[in-house]
Amino acid sequence: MTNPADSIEIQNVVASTGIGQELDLEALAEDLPGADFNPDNFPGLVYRTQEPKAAALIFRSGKIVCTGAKSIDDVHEALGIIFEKLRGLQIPVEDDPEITVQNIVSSADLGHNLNLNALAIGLGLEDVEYEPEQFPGLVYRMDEPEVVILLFGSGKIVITGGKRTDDAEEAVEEIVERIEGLGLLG
Amino acid sequence: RLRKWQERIRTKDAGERNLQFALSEIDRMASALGVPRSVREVASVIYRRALNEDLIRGRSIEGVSTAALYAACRQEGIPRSLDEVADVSRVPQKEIGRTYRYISQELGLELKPVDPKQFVPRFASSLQLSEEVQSKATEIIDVSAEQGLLSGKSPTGFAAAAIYAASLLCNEKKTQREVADVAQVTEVTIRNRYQEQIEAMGFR
DNA sequence: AGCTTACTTTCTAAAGC
DNA sequence: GCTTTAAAAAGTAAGCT
Repeated sequence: MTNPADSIEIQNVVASTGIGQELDLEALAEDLPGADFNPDNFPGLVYRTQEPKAAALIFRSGKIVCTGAKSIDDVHEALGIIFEKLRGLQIPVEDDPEITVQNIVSSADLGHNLNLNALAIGLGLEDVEYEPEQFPGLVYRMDEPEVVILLFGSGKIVITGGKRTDDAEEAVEEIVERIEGLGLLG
Repeated sequence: RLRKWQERIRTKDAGERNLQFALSEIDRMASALGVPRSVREVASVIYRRALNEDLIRGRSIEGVSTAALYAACRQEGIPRSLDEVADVSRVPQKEIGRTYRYISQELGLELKPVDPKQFVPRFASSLQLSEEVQSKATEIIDVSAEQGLLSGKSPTGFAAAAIYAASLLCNEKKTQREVADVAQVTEVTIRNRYQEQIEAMGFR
């Protein structure tokens, strides 16, 4: 009845870009309200946007990492806000900096409880990490699409490591097929 | 040429010294944990395999030694929890777990998830509980695991709750605190697992 | 006993130690 | 390998009332 693929929700998108201009982060930390810069801890300056909610790591080289956004559109919107803030500070920013999606984290629900012990053996101990003493999720590394899936006893799952929007859907279809093939899905 | 020769000797000596150190550490930790000599030998074999496969690079000798011992206990069916192993190691628990996962993967150990039942004899005897309590606890684990309650749960917490429940059922009551201490889990965990287990057993 | 906060796991880029 | 950022899953833990 309910298709697990329809339950997929993107939870986080990580992307990288660059403005093609070196930056003085000390000065930027002064001019950018709300910026966190602790060079002793980490070389990047942290800047958070409220709408859409995201966090950007801005480096001296001008390269930027954006994380925390709920969609690829939000990544572009958040980075657009940051580019405008920098331009407002008289910092030259390329016209349309290339934005590369590096990782998409999604969640989904298979709709049935899972016997993780049986699943660990069925999927193959060589491709699985399941150490409930350390973490309640079973870690499954899938080859195609190349993603990592965390499976929980509730049937809820997390798909991470993919770069394309389609990866999560393909991964859910593939894992459902494999679990059904083992006779381990409800 | 002479320098190269000396360096080889030095490297060889260092390698042997490191191996000796690793094996003596395995022995020391194994004694502290009270595991049989056979398990120490399995741990030594795992360590030597890791050494031959060049898995020590980028990791501490102590970390690999501890992870090898942890793996050996599991392989021999008398597991120690990561907490227990960390108590006798100078390597933090997090690193032991991470190193175990790595050597386990690289050496293809393919160890099955730890069975909570394997903790029952050791925990129960250190609480001086009878054979009757042990078999009751084992039964509780089997029944509740079969009903799907084990997925994602810590094997030590699961075993601890079953032992607590069995001690009540057999009129040899131990407090949650006493069981929690030997299993190194909190009373909250025992309480939570206990509630699910007695329901699965059809009690309450 | 509960509630809150926080840590465990997975992923990924960035610059530098 | 580490440092930082974000996010979900569920279990465990610690602190406070």
